[in-house]
Amino acid sequence: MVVTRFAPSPTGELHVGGARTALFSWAFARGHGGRFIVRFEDTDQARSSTQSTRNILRDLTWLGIDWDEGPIYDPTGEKDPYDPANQRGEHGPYFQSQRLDIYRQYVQQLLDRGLAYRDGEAVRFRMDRDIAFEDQVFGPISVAAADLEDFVILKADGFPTFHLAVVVDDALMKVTHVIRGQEHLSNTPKHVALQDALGFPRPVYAHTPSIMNPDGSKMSKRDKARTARAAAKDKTLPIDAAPPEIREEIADFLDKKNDSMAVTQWIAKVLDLKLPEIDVADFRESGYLPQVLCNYVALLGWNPGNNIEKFDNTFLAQHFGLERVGKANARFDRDKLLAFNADAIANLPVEEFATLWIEHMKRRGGSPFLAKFDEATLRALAAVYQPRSRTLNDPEVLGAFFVADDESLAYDPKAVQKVLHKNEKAGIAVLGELRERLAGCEPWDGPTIHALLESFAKETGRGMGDVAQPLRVAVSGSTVSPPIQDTLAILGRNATLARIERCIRVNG
RNA sequence: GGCCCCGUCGUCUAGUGGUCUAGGACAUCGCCCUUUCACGGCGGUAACACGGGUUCAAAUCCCGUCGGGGUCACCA
Repeated sequence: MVVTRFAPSPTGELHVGGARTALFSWAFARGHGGRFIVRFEDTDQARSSTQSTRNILRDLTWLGIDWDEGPIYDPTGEKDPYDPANQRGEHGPYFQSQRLDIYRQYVQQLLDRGLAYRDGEAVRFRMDRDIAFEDQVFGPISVAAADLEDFVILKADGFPTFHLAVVVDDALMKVTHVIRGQEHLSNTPKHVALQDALGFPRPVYAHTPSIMNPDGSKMSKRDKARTARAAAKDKTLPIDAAPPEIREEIADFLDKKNDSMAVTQWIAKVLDLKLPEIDVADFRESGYLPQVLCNYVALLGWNPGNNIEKFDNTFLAQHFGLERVGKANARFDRDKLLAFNADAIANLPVEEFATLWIEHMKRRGGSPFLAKFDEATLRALAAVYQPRSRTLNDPEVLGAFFVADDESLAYDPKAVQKVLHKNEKAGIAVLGELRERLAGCEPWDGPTIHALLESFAKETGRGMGDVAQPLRVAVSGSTVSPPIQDTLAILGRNATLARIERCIRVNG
């Protein structure tokens, strides 16, 4: 029976790299009819937090990754994941901080057999042999004893180090395949040595290459701080207006002395800065679909062959194999992710896209769209913006003019010049002629408006462009909008007429 | 720096000695469609890091160089 696990340390948000590791581990277990475990390596007392634990569980769930053993995710946030009652599985508890007694037994055993020794309050394991093992991705790996040092397995605070805990837990939880990031490749000899000393079977190891930024640097949470710092460089920040609790950190932050997330977010907010997406939560906020993130991230270092690129988690589970995992690091290409997201959005049933969009706005804490339009209008907007959206944030951005105030809409000077003023203000003339007709248009819906516009164009010897463009500028302020009849239908008769009046008044 | 690992279009990759005049996707460029935008359709540009071998034959095997990454913590 195949058993895999994802074992994050709860010290922050779930990173895309971690998401990929989790996804591969999950897919491998599911594809082999095995079990998948989520376990938390919280042996770093200072940095671990319950909030981080909850967020990681939330993000795994959002991605569509489910687990057979581990803490149960509670969306309400009321249940304490550390409570054994809120954990599922026969090999728990699933927090290393709750397994201290177990680790101590093994440390004692190693001590008794002379394979480890005390070093102050800590305990070190003796590394005195050459180590060789087979990695499913990288092939045979061997390290000479001379290149290995005795390492700490029990810290002075009584907690085991990651090395000891990971080996003991994987053995006790009957893990057969360890799929993890490449950064652990050079730790593996230590783990193998420990397994041999303790008489544990060696799991199959598979290390995945890293995910890098487009410039080749490592993709890390620090990139957000770096971006904020760079943007703040030659700007004056309203430090006095910053929340009191972060005010003192700001100077140090700008001085590269800390990478405070709170300061980073504050700078992004006051500078209206877009931070790079690094964590799974960032991608959710930016309006990416979970299945697309999974799809894209799986493609970084793995592919099913045969030129298939678009697939869901079910397909991944059926086809994923360690043989096809690449060895080279991959750069994260947001353009391709965006293209995949746009494609997935375009292929969604309209109602589903509408629902996703509305929920997305609600989750992000509201939107002028939610305040201004009723459900039916929101759904009409969704239908119109679905083919134009690459993310769930796009409708609000592209359709910002819909929620503008009728009396303060801004006009793009170039659009006014080109569409309204050219040819002795032909565009303004069109608006004037159309005003009456539109006022009498009945009913006020897309097809009727379209028919009206078409016959108007024909009667007056104009092309559709001659009539649609002036209207577009009048109601949106620019030359870009969804098809004009849809735009007007959604906007409503009153707003349409008001905007036409004002446009003639202001630009005529 | 020591040790380990990696190196095909700008990016992700297919490719496991001959089927490679190197395929796909994203990006990019051009054309078409068109009431704008987006979509869509068609077409183009673009890669085997470099240098030596091995072989009848190398992107595919070997060596070296260069470039990149990881790791050297009582963090994971």
